[in-house]
Amino acid sequence: MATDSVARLVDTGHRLTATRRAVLDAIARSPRPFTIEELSEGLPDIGRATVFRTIKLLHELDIVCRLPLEDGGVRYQRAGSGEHHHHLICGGCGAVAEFSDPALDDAIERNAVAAGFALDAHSAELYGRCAACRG
Amino acid sequence: MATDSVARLVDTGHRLTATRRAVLDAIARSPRPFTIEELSEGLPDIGRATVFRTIKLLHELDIVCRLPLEDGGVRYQRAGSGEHHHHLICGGCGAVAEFSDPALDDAIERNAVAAGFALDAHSAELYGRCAACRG
DNA sequence: GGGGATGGTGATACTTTGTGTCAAATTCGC
DNA sequence: GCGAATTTGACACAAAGTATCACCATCCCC
Repeated sequence: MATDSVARLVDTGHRLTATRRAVLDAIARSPRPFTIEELSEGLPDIGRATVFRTIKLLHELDIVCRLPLEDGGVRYQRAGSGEHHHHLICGGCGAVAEFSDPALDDAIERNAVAAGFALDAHSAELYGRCAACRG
Repeated sequence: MATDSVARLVDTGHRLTATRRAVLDAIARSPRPFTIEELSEGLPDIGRATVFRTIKLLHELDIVCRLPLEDGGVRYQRAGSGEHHHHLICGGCGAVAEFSDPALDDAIERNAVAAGFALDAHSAELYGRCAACRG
């Protein structure tokens, strides 16, 4: 179940409850990005609102990441690392590859500065077809 | 009202109706990015569903662009040009600056290739504070 | 200019995704 | 084990958007 996720929860002053364990477990077992609805179906003893709250919390702690899809939908996924990264999302199979690239972040920062903005955050999502789906 | 928007509508085989004129007009008059709800309030004789449909159409035609906000909300804005671009969104006043940067697009393309993806589309949104809001 | 096929509209109901509330249950530090 | 504080589940609600369907407007052809 990812001991470091547990540690991160506790270290930030949150309680480690049976419910949260169950959610973390379900996430760890999920081979693909999931919707809240899917996750909730797999956890019939846990209230839907609680699943939403828990994912929101895990997202704030960078334990899961939010994937905005091309069609406007949203899926979630266990974060590979706690580090800043971006996503490549396959429109065929839904697979997600994470990457980070200082050159990309630099380009973003440079544009913000050029426009006189103080940058707080940014998002970058790439949509395409993975190698397997191009076959 | 932006004659080229009208032209783009007609050229793509859509009809120029009084309703669409009214929506285009309202958009042209809007000094800031707007929500569908706000737009709809300003057009009381037009059904809410129609406003959604119209904005969806205008978005497909690149006449308006969709702004995903940091908090998960969405606003829309008349597209400055029909060209590919990215957004800088001010969390203070809601102002939006558009920019395009081949270096950024290159970095994105390079990462897709490196991961074996054929890129279809991408999005990049920058969130921060504009010069005026930093005081 | 007068149909008529096609496409657009409005009303309404519904779906999806997510939040607010509150009493009951659980956790953690002692 | 006890009590304060947090978490939970159920439920109602909200926001954003879609489906349906009867009616209406537009455009094209004559």
